Amino acid sequence: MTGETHQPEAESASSQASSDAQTMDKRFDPASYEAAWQRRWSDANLFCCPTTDASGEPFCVLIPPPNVTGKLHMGHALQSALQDLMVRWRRMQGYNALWLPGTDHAGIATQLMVERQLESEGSSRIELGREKFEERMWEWKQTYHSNIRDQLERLGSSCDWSRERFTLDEGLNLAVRTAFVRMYREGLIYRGEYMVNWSPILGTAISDLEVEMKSVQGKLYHIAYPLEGEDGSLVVATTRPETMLGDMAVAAHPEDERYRHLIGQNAILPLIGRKLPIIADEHVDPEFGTGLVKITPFHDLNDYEMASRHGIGGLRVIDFDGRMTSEAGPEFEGLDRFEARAKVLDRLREAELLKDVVDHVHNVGHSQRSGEPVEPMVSDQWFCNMDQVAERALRAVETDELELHPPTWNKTWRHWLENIRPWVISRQLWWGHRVPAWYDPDGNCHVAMTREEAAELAGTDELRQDDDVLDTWFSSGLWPLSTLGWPDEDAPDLKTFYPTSVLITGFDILFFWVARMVMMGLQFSDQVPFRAVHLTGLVRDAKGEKMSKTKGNTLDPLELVEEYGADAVRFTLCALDTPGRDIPLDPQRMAGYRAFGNKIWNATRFALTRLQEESAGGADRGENRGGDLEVSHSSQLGDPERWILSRLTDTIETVNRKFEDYRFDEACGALHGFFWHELCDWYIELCKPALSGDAPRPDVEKTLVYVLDQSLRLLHPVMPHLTEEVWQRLPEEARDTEFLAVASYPTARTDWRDERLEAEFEGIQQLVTWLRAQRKERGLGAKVPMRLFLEGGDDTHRVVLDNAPLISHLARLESIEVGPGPERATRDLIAGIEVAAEIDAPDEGPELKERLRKELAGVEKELGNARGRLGNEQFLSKAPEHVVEGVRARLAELEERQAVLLKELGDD
RNA sequence: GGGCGUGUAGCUCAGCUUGGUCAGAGCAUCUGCCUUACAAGCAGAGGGUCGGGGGUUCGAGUCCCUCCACGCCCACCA
Repeated sequence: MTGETHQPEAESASSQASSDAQTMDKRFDPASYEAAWQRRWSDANLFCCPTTDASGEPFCVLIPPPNVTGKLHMGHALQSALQDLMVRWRRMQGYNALWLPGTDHAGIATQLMVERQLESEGSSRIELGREKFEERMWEWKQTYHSNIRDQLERLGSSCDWSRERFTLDEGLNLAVRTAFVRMYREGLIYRGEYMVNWSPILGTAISDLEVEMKSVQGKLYHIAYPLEGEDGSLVVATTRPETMLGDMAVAAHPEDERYRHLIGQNAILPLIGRKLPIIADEHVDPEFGTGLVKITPFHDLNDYEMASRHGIGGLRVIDFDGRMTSEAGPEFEGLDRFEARAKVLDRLREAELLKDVVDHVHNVGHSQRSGEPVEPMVSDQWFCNMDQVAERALRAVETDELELHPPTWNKTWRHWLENIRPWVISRQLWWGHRVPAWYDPDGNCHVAMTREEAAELAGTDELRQDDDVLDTWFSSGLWPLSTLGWPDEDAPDLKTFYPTSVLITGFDILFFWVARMVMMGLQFSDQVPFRAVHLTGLVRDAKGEKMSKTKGNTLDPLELVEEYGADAVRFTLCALDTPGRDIPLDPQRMAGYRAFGNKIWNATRFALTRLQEESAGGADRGENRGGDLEVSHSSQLGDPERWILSRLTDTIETVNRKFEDYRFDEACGALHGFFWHELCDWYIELCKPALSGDAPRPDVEKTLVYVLDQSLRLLHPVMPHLTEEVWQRLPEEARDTEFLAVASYPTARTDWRDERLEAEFEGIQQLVTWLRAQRKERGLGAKVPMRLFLEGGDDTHRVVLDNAPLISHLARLESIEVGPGPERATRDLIAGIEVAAEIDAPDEGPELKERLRKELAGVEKELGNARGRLGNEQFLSKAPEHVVEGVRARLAELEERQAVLLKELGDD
């Protein structure tokens, strides 16, 4: 708890302001309070959402469940930071905001990890048997799921852990079975023998999405197939000679004159001697190779389709382990597919049938998970047809029922859904949801919710359940439904939170997961599962390189948390999240945001110290602080106060708008810029005289506390720990809730915005900067005396004169006077005010002259430009009035500036 | 073979949807400061013909065309 490091006073949020301030350590140390707040929030149950008697509109984010394969990576950290930002922001706005956490069993990936573990123990899954193996899997899951929870908590994630789910838990299983059975009964899920991608290493079928095409330098082999009953032969071209052992035909294009006369005849398969019909098919490209294709129906998708069209069957010559079968002939049986290739080529050479070998670059599908070339195989699998619902998913995006952010993904979405093919959902693994299908002794298949139900259907108890499990993405696809209580249509969570508000995830699983959730959602609820998807980029290293374990450039979120604090990690990730762009993560940048935390810490410390001094002076004005500032906002406040409140208003407006637009980067930029460069650099500096003077200035105090309070609220969704820690120390009157985490989020009071005052202040800032530069450019210290003269007409002086003491303070002036300054003073035109500064100094250095000359050149160039435009009839007649006016004003300004510069330079 | 994206200060990137105070931020660099909130700081400064070319327009990082260079996704020429 906070108390552990900051003593009991801080423990109680309602302790006296003065003692709070005293406990504020000079050192900014996130590690001293982050874990404590995570515990306090959790103990206070702040993030558990009521379903019934909830006040506030529902807002719901479901976590993309991390795989229970290991620890979280930077991508998870990024997504968690963004999700937490959204949820905390909405929660503070009064929404009944739910962030539902969970993990994914990640079938193949996790099974591989555990198998590897077994291997290191000298065991194997086969040795253990299915039941024991599953026990091991669950142990593994237990460990890793709690690791993940710890990690999410250390990032400050405000999840409702009472609702935590796992893709293999009972509720999910019920959902999976329900979905499967319903889709089976609608004919959308079916079993059959079709060509699938097979991974020999994994020993399972995999879906199209799990296949990665790689460009491979291979060879194109030209092989002669003798013709039956006559001399001569046909030459076919292939990249996979070993598959010829399973050839059933040879095909040519029907229009190809070279081979037309041979259609209907037979060729003889070398090495085997099988008769192969010569067929004609449009699919064959006469331009490629020899214009003849050997047809291996069971080991190539194209061949399979062509063979089907011609009623030709197939032979399995490669087995599920990647070795040749007995069908390949005794000479090849048992050989690995690549060994077989070499041997086939040897034999062909011996028979002088290998006519040519040419280099050939082609694309080969590889198993994404295990890396080896995929083997196209005809196999008995379960499939899911999503054609119809894909169309609805497509429409959902087109009608904006579902928004993709950034919308550049719309086209990709369309393309994928328009070309969707049946999805192989069965996997020959042990870790996953078992297919709810049972076989009776006659081999009949019965799909049912339970074994009992299947027995009823089958009329016998002698049933064997299907050995296969379902693709992980089948259960993750049901995540939005199942986590909220489906298939119970009346589940309170489902009624309250479905459809959820927004999904934040990486673009890399747009099809794997997002599209499938949308389709499943539409299939079973007639609604999209979320209103919007914010797709993040990939987290890369500082140089923009992809992070990978082999490259050794990965960053561990928790190590970063230790070094920079969770808030700095979060801020960095949010600030870099530009839509449609990858995220180059530079630790230097993170150090910059830790410094920002330090800034916030110290700004608060400053304010509290001053208040404390005031109180110590005997004034008991506690109840004036913080409270109802709006009442006295208008004219009683000084310019600096109204200025910072105007800037605050603008910032509040911007941040809320940017959050709504998923522009977290710009929201963070606005927060950073406001707090550091407006509040700290200017307002706090402007406050100092008022806060240290003899005369009490409750309006200044109040404003400072108010702006701090509002800033901390604004920042809380991004930097929850720091803001909570610091906010708890504000005077009690400024706090209306026990925790900042559930305090109200600022809303902009547009009537506080004063753009005219802001413009005037910009003038003051320019003037102060100019004055500082005068000393600097002469190489003088800040203590060298300097006097300012305002030389132009008096109207322009108002804001300067009104704030003369402050300007003097900031620029360290001895005096500000109206009227002409001494001859030797240096002159300029700042924000339309003619000013002269007199400094006790030797002549200005040559660099100054140089700079002035350079500036003059720039001014004259721009002058020419402006005059040119104003002399252009077309411009005058076609450009809108305000633009022309703008140029005129600019011209006048430039002319004055030119005069000033010439005068300054003319002294030589 | 299609589709998408990127190219703006030394570095990493905003800005481009709705053309005219957008040429910006952070970091880095240079100079001077321990000015009692913060040296994880303060103050000041330098630095870019917005990838090349063409077009539309009174006016273009901003719209159109084209070229070049990277990156990604999808795709059953064996």
